[in-house]
Order: sequence, then structure tokens, then C-alpha cells
Amino acid sequence: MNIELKHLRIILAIHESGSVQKATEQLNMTQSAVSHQLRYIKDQLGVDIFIPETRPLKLSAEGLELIDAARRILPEVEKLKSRFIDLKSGQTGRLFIAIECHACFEWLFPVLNLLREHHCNVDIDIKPGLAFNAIEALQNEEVDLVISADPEKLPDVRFHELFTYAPTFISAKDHPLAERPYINAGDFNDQTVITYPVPVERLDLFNQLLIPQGIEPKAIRQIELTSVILLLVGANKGVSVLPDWVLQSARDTELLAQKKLTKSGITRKLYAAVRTRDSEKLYIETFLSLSKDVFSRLARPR
Amino acid sequence: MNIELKHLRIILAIHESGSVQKATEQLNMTQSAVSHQLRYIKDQLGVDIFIPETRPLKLSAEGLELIDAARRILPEVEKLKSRFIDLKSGQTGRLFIAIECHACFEWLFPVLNLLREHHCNVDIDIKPGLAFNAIEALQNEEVDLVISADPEKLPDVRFHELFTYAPTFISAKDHPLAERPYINAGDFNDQTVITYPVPVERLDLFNQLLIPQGIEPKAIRQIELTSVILLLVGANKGVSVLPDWVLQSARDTELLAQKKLTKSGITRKLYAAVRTRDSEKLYIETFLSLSKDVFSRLARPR
DNA sequence: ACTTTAGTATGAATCTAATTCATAATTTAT
DNA sequence: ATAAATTATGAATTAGATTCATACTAAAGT
Repeated sequence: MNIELKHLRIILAIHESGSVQKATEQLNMTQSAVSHQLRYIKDQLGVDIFIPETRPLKLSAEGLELIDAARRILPEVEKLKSRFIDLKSGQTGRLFIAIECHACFEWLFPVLNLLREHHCNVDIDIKPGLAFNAIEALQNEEVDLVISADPEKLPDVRFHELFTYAPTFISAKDHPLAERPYINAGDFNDQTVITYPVPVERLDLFNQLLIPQGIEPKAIRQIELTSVILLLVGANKGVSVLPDWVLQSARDTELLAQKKLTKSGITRKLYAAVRTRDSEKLYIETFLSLSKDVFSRLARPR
Repeated sequence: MNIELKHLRIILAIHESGSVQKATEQLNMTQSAVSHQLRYIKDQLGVDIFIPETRPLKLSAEGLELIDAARRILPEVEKLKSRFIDLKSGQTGRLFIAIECHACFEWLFPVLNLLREHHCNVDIDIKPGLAFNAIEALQNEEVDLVISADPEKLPDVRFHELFTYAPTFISAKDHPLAERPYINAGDFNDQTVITYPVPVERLDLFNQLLIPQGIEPKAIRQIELTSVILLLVGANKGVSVLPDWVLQSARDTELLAQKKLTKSGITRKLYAAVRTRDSEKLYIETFLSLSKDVFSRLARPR
């Protein structure tokens, strides 16, 4: 026995319009096609749905049951269809985010709060713990967006540029290095460096400067919170490297000296990586523009 | 956008079996057909259901929603299908009965009580008020079975013979007619006849005897209950004609004389009329055999 | 009761969609 | 890296759905 939604739709249309003839418009079928389908349905179910040779067509006892079922099932399917229209257009959906850049929490939270206001039907969350394989997780659909500073050329992933920043050296104002016009890799040789608690190869200071030049600092101390890092650096417990916008937006920077890294300064770019096929989704686009807005406000020196 | 149950079944089978390959058996399709359908579904929905180029196939975020929907919708459809299998076989269904024969309540109630025990899923009821157009109501599916004494040759209705009975004259024992060996039509000329409250042309006495011979009794008195008719006849308030089995099964017949109608006696047959296409339904067959059982017990003289 | 009209059924032809077969392309496992 | 397993694809085939033309039927007029 084979029943398809098509059949339920036909039966329902006939019943609600009162005749095959009238149902044809609604179904976009000819009278003949409906009639043939009607016979097919009857053969499949093994019972008459309409009482034969009556006009207007009247439902049989079995037909009534079929109508009941159709009225339960078809709306479910319509719901599913409109759900998919929404999903495709980005009216609704899932936005799980992985961040490779630890400091990014600073601007990401306000962005997500704004995004939630714009798209209350989108399931927004930050997925911790997969910062290292973030792009892979993106391809696996474990997450839907990755904040990354290392764009790759991948066919199914698109990297959207968010903004440029400068990893910036900080120390206490009375620290010896605070006198320098800029800081070189070698200057870290005998320093205690305070970093976020992530593998060093994921830190700008290390992957852009120290690792290429084979330099290791005297000690590394890992701290979760940006404000605590600033506090410790101010108290001369070590030096650190943070994005310029973190420093510009942070309070309590009076005790700190800020220096560029290398004579020419190091600049980096942050990207939002999404699956190519998600690129045009509405909430993705909103995320991108909100990010730029929030960042520009954050980075404006106070 | 076109989604059919077929597509939900395919997606669900793939997801639950873990691969297209394994799903093919369950779906009775070749791997190729499944693959083509998969592409069609993707095109229809506009989103990937499975993450491309992963094995074992993994659902995308959208795919998960589709599975959820399939798990809601498909069982409904299966329920519908098994409902129709039951309906067709007569495991379940509707048995609305019209009776042209008023006295039949006597044996019909016990039959229906037994039938309810056998088929608790059948909706059994007696529909009053359409005794005259009963066969028409049967064709219209207003009722599903008609108890009738007048079989017709109709293409869509089958008359199943139930049993034979004799419309039998009764009077008080001290009534003048009680001396006769049998009763003729003319004998009713000056009698008060007590009948059930139905049009006279539906009564055996009239349609078999009096109307053909153009005879009208002196008076007609209509009474609903068989026992009251017997009481009144016994009290010499009139005479009556009832089926023999009513008299055989009734109590308080000591005061009554029973006589056959005409020298040769009149016999009639009762039929259960059902739509041809319902004939082989289980509960119809049960009804027929129960009716014969109950009747033979009822008609056995006490 | 006959005729008309609107609605439904049917058969053959046509068109569309689904399926298969053969084979290529990928991925996973060894 | 190779083999094995799985999935994808194109062309041919098949099955299914739709149309057209027309026959049939029931209801409404006359």
C-alpha cells in the first residue's frame, strides 16, 4: 500500500471544494489527472473514499478517516517546508561559533547580544574546546562560524575579513623595555610573558615573532582574564602582547607602556570563516556587519 | 518546493542505517536510485541534508530538523495505513443498521450485544427514522446494513438470507375467529387490527394479504411494544399479526389463539442487505452467523 | 419523461520523473 | 599506496503521471 502526501492533498482538496471539478484549480491539475489519481488511491487503499455515483461527491466512512489523517499530517509537512524556507534564507538557523582568538571574547559578546536582538529565531552559541581544529569543526558542521586570523584557501569555506589589528607590547611604565621606541623578538629572552591560557603557537607574539626567530622567553604565565593580565603587567609581574583594540577599550591602562612589535610594527587581520553555502544567510551577513560596527566603536581611543 | 513521504523515508533510512548502501535494502532501491533521489531532495529543499564528502554520512544541522519531522510524520502515516488495512479486512469499522422490520428489535439487540463482544473496535449502532428508504440510505453509506424482507436485484447491494418466518394471526382464545383452522383476508373486514406504529404498507399482513385483496380492517391501532400488543390482543381489544418466532419466544401467550394466514400459510424471508463491497468484511460475516444462531435459539418453542 | 448541462470516468498518446546499468570518483582501511 | 567500500553521475530504460478526446452519469430544466 502506497500513500503519498500528494494523495492526501488531492482528497482534501476535493472534499473541501466539494467536487473534483473545483479541486482541479487548487491542485493545478486537469480533471482527468485528478480522476486517474483518485482511482489509484482507491486501488491502493482498497476501499472507496467517495461514495461512487453520487454528486456532489460524498465521503464514505473510510473517506472521513482519510480526511482526518490528512488534516493532521499535511500541516506538519507545511510547517516543515516553511521551516526550510526560513533556514535557507537565514530567517532562522543555528550559529555556533568557535574562536581561535582568545581576546575576541571582548567584542564577540556585545556582537552576539545585538545579533540575538535582530534574529531571535537563530540559535546562537559559542562552542569552546575546539579552537585548534576550528576550521575542521566548521566543515563538519559542528560549528557554523570560526573567528580566525589564519585564512586558508578552501573550496567549501569562505573567510570574510573583519578588521585589522596590531598585536602590541605592554609593560609597566617603569619596566626597562618601556624606554624603547619598539620591541624586538630578542627583547623577550629574559622576560616573563603573560598570555591567555592557550597553546603558544596560537598566540600572535609566538607564531608571528618568537617562533620564527627561535626565541623563548624566560617564563610564561597564563591568565584567563584580560583585566587580570593588565593588572599583573602594571604590577611588573611580567610583560604581555595584546591586540591594540583591547588596550584602547580597557580601563586602567595608565600604569602601562605600549610599544609596537618590531620597527615596522606587526599587523594582523581577523576573519570570520563560514561555509561557502552559508555565506548569503541573513544572520551571517548581520553578524559580519555588526562585528565591524562593534569593533570600530571599541577601537576608538577613549 | 516538493517534499513527499518517499523522501522522508529515504532520509530516515539513510540516517538510521548509517549509509546509503545499507539503506538500499530497507528501501528496496538500488544505490543509484537513492543517490539520485538524494540529489533531488537537496535541490528541492535548497540545503544539504548530509554533510558532503563525509563517510559515514553525517546529518547537517538542517538534516537533523528533517529527521525530526520525519519521525513525527511517518508514524502518523503508518497508523493511517494500518487503519485502512483493518478497515478493509473488517477488523474495525462501522456497522450502522436500519431495520424495515419492527419486530426485529427482538432478536437484533442480543445479536448486537454478542457482536460487540467479538468486535470491540467496530462502531455498532441502530439508526432509526430511515426505515422507509433504508436501501437508499445503505447506498448513500448513511447505514451499513439493512434488515429487510424485500430483496431487490441491485448491483451494489447484496441481500443475505437470514431466516424464514410465518406472519401469524393472533386473537384472544374466546375471539370468534379463534375457532377457524386458518384466517383469510376477508376475515379482517370487521376487525380492529393492532400493529406496530409504521406505515401499513410495510407490514406483512397488509402488503402480503390485505392490500393485494383490497381489504381494509375496521380499525387500526398502533402500539410500539410487542408485549403490549400481546396484552391487548389477549384482552380482546383487537387482533394482530406477528412473526411466529415473536410468539414462540414471548411469555404470556396462554390467552392467545394462533392461526396461520390463508389455507396454505404465508411465509416470508428476512434478509440482511449490505453493500457488495462490504460483504466479505469480518464483522459483517460475524453478524450474519450470530443472527442465525440467535434466531434459531429464539424460535425454538419453549 | 425527455433533454440539457455539469460533473466524472476512461482509453490512448504523450510527457515527466524515477530507476537501472555501467562506470567513474571518493573515501576509508590496510 | 593500494585495495575495498561507498557514493556520484550519465545515458538508457521503465514506470508513472498527465493530457486530450470522448464516453458516461446524475441532476436540473422543460
